Amino acid sequence: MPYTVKSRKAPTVQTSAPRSPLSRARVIAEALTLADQAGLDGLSMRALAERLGVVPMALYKHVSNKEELLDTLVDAVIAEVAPGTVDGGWKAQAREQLLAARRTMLRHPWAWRAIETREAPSPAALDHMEVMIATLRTGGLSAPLVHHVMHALGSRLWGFSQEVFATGPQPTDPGIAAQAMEMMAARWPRVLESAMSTLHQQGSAVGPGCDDETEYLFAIDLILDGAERLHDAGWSPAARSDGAPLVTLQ
Amino acid sequence: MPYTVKSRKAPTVQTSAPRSPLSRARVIAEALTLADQAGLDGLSMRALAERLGVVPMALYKHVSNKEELLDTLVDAVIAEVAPGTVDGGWKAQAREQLLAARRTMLRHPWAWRAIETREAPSPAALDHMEVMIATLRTGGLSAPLVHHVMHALGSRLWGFSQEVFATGPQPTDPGIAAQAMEMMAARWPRVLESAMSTLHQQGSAVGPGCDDETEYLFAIDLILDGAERLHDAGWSPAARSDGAPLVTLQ
DNA sequence: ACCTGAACACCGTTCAAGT
DNA sequence: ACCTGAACACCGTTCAAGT
Repeated sequence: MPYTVKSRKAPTVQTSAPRSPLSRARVIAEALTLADQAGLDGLSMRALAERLGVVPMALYKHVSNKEELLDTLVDAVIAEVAPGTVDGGWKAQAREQLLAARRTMLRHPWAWRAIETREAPSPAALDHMEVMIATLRTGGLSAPLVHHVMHALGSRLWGFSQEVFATGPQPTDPGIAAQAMEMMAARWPRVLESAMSTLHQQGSAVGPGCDDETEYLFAIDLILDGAERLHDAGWSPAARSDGAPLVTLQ
Repeated sequence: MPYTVKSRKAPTVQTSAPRSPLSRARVIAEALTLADQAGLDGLSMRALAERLGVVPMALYKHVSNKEELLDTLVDAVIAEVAPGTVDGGWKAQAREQLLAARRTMLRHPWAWRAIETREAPSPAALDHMEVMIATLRTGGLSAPLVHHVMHALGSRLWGFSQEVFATGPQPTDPGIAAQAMEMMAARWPRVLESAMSTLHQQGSAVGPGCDDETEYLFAIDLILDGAERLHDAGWSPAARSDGAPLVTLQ
């Protein structure tokens, strides 16, 4: 028995399989499920070691440090993205690829924070970009236009739109909600109007009737549609002399 | 002398003014300059306390905890955004407001990471949104359209576009760069082509000739232009029954 | 009443000592 | 040769003791 559990807490139930020797693959796999269960903050080297029934230092045999572990996890998550093939031209295909990334990210809600802090694209990330760029080029868009559109897509490439603010729990007491609404109506009337503007007709409750997914799709479509329009109009990269808009055609 | 410096390190030169009593304003101000100098990771309660010549616990008199301190710092930074008034209609005005946010964010490079982790918009954030929404509504855009466009803008509202990957230092050795390029050309040819596509003509070096600012401007313009086009075509929010695109007009 | 030293419960990582 | 206990240099925060 190469490893012994050394923990002050009562030893928990053994993890499924009989104790196999620690390996890089086992470290990565356990880190992934730990992150899925406990979030990125719950993923500490010490917690991970304990789950593997190992002293923290043992991890450093298989992973050079925590940053490298995160690099590997991000690569693994992006590699999960599995877009289908759809009819409807390059825009529909690009849309499917973006939605496939979103499906993956919904399975690993912690991943966006890890992705954001990476310093270089992993192989799986480059693969994903390669497919996306190829799709846009297939539509006939020029390389510079594609380059800009990729930047405009930003984090949506990886399946998440950088939410303006993490939407916390809303007040359930209608009295409090009404009071908050009055305050907002007085000081930020436009914000309130905008937030309320997509309420579903049949909805009785307060709160936006517009889910994250609708916003995600709208942003994708706005950008892809804008790209198509520029391409159709024969857009090419302009020398940036003044502060003139970059996409408006004169 | 109400506070005494208690530090194992040799006491450093006194900060400018003679020791004034600790106050919330002084804590906030010092936290801001510490973040500007040392980044978000350098901003710890302990480091902040030492700069103020105070024991860490003294901070908790003026700030309830670190999260509340970060809330306050984010509010202060967003409050710095000072857009000018420009001619050229609502799109030009919106553009100026976005660029003003960007100017502020370039002064406080740590801020984006703090903003991203906030759970609710601060008063200054709501003020900024209010002004932005009002500008878009002035252009005649409907409330639901504005709502979607705000989401499409995402983090650009706060002056940063979620960069795909933090661009680390590039290899300076031309041999290494060439070798890396060959590898990329073999495995990710489209990515390489896209990255190279905006190279300036006169540039002899490798690396994109396209700065962050150009990408930022392009994304803004793509989104604002798309919004104007939808508005001109009489766009209104569609019932989302199937998976059809949300912005394409039939 | 006000302030603070020591402590608690954590981090990631190093390194010498043990088997 | 392999593994690990103890330690280092940090965190944010609590709390009882000191003035």
